[in-house]
Amino acid sequence: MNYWLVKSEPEAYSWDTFVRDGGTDWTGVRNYQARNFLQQMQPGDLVLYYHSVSDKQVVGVAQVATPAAPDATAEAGSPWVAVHLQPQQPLAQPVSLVRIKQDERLSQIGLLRQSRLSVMPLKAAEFDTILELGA
DNA sequence: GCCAACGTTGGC
DNA sequence: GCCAACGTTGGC
Repeated sequence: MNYWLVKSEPEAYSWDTFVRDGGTDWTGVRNYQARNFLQQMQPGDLVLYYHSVSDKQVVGVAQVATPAAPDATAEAGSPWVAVHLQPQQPLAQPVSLVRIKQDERLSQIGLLRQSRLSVMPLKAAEFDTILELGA
């Protein structure tokens, strides 16, 4: 089991919309590093859902439902892939970027070290810490 | 609105 | 292969 974090601008596709949809194909990733992480995802992996830009907090947990497959929104033959994500549960208390920065246990998290990356792996301990902060 | 970080493109 | 120019993301 692996752990991940994905970002979405709430104005573009919010957690609430994701829940209302009951899941979504995580399409539109156009960065090779992020694509490589998508390709490593496996069904059952857990994914933190982070609202970037206007909200700047982790708001929920999603689950990977399918292995990576060609991104239907990209040109045929392109290297881009998508996975299907389903909502698992919202965090009782969203965990803000400020809160994450304050916690020593999260000092090495990809969210802080590489702020522009939109799909990134998390260590199990980092995932657990954020769940704990969000409980 | 600004700026840092980073990726991509294209000229040489 | 290098680097300047430019575009995008995302925090502040």
